[in-house]
Amino acid sequence: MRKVATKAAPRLVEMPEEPTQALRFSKARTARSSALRDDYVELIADLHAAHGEARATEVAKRLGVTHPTAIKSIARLKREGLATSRPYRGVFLTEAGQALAGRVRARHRLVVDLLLAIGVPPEAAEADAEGMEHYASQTTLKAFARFLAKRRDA
Amino acid sequence: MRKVATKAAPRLVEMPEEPTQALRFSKARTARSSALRDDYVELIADLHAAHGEARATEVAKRLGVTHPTAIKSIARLKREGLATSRPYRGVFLTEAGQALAGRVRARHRLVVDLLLAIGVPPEAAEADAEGMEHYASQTTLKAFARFLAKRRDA
DNA sequence: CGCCGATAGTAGCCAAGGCTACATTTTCGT
DNA sequence: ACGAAAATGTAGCCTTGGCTACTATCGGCG
Repeated sequence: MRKVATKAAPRLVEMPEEPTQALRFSKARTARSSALRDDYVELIADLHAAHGEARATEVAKRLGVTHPTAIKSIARLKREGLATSRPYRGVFLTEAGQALAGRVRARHRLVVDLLLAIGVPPEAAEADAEGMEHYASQTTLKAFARFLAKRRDA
Repeated sequence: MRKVATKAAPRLVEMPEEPTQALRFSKARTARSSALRDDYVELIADLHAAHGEARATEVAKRLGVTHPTAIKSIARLKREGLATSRPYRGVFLTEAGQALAGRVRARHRLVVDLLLAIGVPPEAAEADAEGMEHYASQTTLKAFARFLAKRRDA
């Protein structure tokens, strides 16, 4: 199934070695923590593109959380230098925030396109990509792009 | 200001409607909370298969967390009726736990196989699947299976 | 056959990300 | 132009999933 252990008699099933496995899980945990940040940044960028501004309450509604929750998360973005906000005047992305938003959006599109190419129905593709995109490594994204390019040629 | 018009004229970009989008994000959040549970259950099952037992400390090592963290999470599994444990004697899955483990393992394999079929290198496929699998809906998994079946025929 | 190291479990702290309840600004309709 | 409703922001609490530090048990060996 996976990889042969260097040592010691596995009884029934092969398992990855501990360090490898632990690393995978930690990576997944880290991704989990940046996922929210990515979602906020992407959404704020989208709202600016669509409406010319991004209000905390609108962000909250879109994310399906209460507005205090959104405000707290936006405060974290500000701490991290990704956004600024003026009270009662909306939220704005910094340079860094916009750059991140661009990357996130490209990744999202790529994952959705791949799912569609595989034959996932559009509604499910959009919904599932929302979660999956945060875990796709550069390597995987490149493979996705290659696959889609090949598809397009054919 | 926020409502441009009841329905009309997005300025630059189209966005999904609020309820749809909020639903997607909530679903992603829910998936996030079951992800950990799935990881534990799957790992405990694997350890039983490989070594005939699953000790809390071993689980901790594999997941890359400290053992108190693992014990706390295992306590949650017990609360949810997925596992039992006898002090100093290891952790055991209940019927429900084993059923869940089976489903999780099948899903994991399916996602990995799909990534491999797309051309993702094995190491990345394993690692990324660890995160992505938790967000693939039934619909998407079915599409994956169809895609792989078609592949195999050709 | 008892002691001590390794393994298991407990207590208590922290940050993140939810929520509700309350306070403050803005904006809009007379 | 002013007062009330809607929008925004703040405070404080809860749960989860981490951690470290401490306690308790087990089991092997001298």
